[in-house]
Amino acid sequence: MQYSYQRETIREIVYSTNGHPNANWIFGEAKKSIPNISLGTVYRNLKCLDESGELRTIFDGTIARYDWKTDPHDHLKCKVCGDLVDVDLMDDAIQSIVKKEYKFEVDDVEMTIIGTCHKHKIKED
Amino acid sequence: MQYSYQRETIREIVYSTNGHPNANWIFGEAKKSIPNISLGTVYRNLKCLDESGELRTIFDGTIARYDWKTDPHDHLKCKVCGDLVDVDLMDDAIQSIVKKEYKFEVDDVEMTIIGTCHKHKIKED
DNA sequence: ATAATAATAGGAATGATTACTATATAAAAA
DNA sequence: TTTTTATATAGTAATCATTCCTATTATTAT
Repeated sequence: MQYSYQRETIREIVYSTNGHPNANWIFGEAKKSIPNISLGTVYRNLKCLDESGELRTIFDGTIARYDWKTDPHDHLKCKVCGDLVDVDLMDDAIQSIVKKEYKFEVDDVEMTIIGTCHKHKIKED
Repeated sequence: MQYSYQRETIREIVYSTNGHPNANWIFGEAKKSIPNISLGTVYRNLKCLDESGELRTIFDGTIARYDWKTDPHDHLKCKVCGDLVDVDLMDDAIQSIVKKEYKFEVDDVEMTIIGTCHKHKIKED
C-alpha cells in the first residue's frame, strides 16, 4: 500500500479521540486540514486501516464507528445519552466454551451491553 | 394497537424460521400471501413487534435482522458461510461486573462472536 | 350503519456506504 | 532527474437499507 497524506491524516484523527467517531465526523475533522478531501476517500482509507489492523470497526446499531483500540474489548452503550464506553468483559471461560462446545474458531467478539449509565440513575435503593 | 392482517402475517413469517431474516426477505415472503404489501409496512410492523416484545432485532454488521427468540442469547457468526447461529453464553458473572463496577443498568446484551464454524475447518491438530 | 381512529400501499426522501472515472500523486525504472 | 507504471484522489453518481409522507382503506367504537 502506497503512502498517502489523506490516509495518514485520517489515521491521526481516529487516534486522537476516544469518542468512537463515525465516518462523517472523521470527514468533518479531515476537512479542517484537507478542505477538499472527499467522503469516499475517508471510507476507503478507514476500510484499509481496518484491514491492516491499525483500527477497528465497531457497529453501533446500523452504523459503523471507528476505534483506535484494536485489542479485543467490549462496549457499554447508554440508551439515554448514546455514550459508548470501553470495557473489558469477555472472559476466557466464554472463549473456551465456544471453542470446545461449538468447534468454532474465534476471530473477534463484538459485545455491546445496552442499558442506562450511572449518570441517569433516577434513584438507588 | 389495532389489529392488522399484514402485521399478523409478518409475525408468522418471522416465527416460522430460525434463519435470522432481514426485512427484505420477510417482504418477499409476505408478498406470497399479500401481493401488494409494501416494504414500509414490513418495516413499520417489525418495529412495533419489536417494541411489543414479540420479536427481537439483531444487528449483523450494518443491517438489521429479526429473531423470534426474545430471550437473551448470543450469536456465532461464521465469516465463511455467513451463518448466524444462536448460542447462550452471556453469564451472570459478566452481568454482575457491569452492575457493580460500572453502575450500569443492563437492558440487553448484543454479543456476536465472529469466526469460522466447524464446517470449514481445514485441519485439526 | 356511521363516525372516529389507526394502518396501508405506493412512492418519494434520507442517510450511510460503495462504485466510477478522469486527474493527480507516489514509487520504481531508466 | 526524467519517464514510466501503479495506485490514490476528488467529485459525483449509484446503491442499499430504512424512514417519511399522503391519500385511501380497514378496523374498532358508537
